[in-house]
Amino acid sequence: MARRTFHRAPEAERRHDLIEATLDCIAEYGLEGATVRQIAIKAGVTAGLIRHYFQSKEHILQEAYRIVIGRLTEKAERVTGDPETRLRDFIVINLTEPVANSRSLSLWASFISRVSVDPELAAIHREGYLSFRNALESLLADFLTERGQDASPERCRTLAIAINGLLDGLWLEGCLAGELFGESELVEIALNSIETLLGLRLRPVDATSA
Amino acid sequence: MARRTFHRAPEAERRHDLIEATLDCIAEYGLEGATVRQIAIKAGVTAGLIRHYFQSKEHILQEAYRIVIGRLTEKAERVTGDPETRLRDFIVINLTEPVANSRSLSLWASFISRVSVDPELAAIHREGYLSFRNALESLLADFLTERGQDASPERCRTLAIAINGLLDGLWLEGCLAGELFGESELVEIALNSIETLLGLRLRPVDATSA
DNA sequence: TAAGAAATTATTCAAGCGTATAATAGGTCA
DNA sequence: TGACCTATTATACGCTTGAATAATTTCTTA
Repeated sequence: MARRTFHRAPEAERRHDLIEATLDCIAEYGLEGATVRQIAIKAGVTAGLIRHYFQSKEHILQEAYRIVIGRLTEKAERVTGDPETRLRDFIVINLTEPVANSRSLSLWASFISRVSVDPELAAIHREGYLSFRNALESLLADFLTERGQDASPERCRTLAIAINGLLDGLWLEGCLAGELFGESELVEIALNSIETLLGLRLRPVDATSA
Repeated sequence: MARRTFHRAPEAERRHDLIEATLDCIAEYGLEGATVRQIAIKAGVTAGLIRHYFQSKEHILQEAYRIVIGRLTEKAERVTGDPETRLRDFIVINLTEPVANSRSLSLWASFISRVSVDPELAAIHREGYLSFRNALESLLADFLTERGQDASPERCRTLAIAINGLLDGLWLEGCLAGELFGESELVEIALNSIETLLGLRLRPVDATSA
């Protein structure tokens, strides 16, 4: 019996593919469905290779969680432009594809459910959460300052907690039951609610500039 | 070798104990740790008994999810008193023990992560979500009406979506990182934010009546 | 108190798990 | 081209899994 032929991939590429395959498995079959063998099949390699790149299954899961958090937060944390644009984009990005969809949620929930079991995952989570909230807090500070409003640390902290909660909650609702809401309904609700919380109106979006 | 002695329990009691044991296992070790054998150990019986009461492992998980959702929503949905009191209690209940703690979150996330895999779980979730949001929507309608404000269906729907999101998000934050917040800080943020969203102040809590 | 129903334990099974190790093939460079 | 390194495949091991079935004990009731 001939062995199957294969191609030697650069380490970075192989690791990336294996992590991607892991995420696919989790999203499709849940954490329990993400077995070493399933991941290998999905990645088009044999199971042994996974242990060649990752010390254990726990390690590949931890790496995978870092990727998931990164994708959930990186775009929103890299908004550019004036304070108002940055704030608006931050909101919109978090409530539309590719951040808001059922795959993201299913990956996120899978890992969150293990945060209380695996301290390493808990650390990864904590870091992501604080970095996200800090980004939001400084967006708010800039925006309030620009509009000449109270931008004290206490107010920014409180607003960031509330708005972060609102965004998380609407993200959840959208991911879990997107079809219950109209096209961009959640984004509009978020923008209106946040305007109300801040006591400021954002200027209407210029449709021609999109 | 003598067999272990045992006691025959009424069906309802046994089923309850088995589900309780299942939840303990999930909270402690995650979904993967909730094996038939672990559940049996936790319940103080042998593994075979589980199959005597539940058709399969999937079935016991579904029953367990119903219980979890019930506990997360039943108290809030049963508030009594005038509209304002009911609304306030609804908010407070959802952000304090026993609804808000890390065990609840870990159970909730475990099941949510399977919603996209198991259609039966998805149905259970959908039902719980809609019932919760409807409860909130009618609380809002009553409160707005009492205060003589616009209580149109559209406004109530929008407000319910936003406030539901806010509560979910703050619940999440509290469960995942309760120690980052001061005593009852999240409750206060929620109450203040919701007052702002509604454009109405709730009357201060009468401390002596508690 | 004896018999019968069924709740519970005990045992077994095949399949799948994560991991370890040995064999082999692909790519690089002298 | 040929030798070498190592990425990759292949195979095996011991355990655990959910499930099925057989054996036994408890409890009710006549």
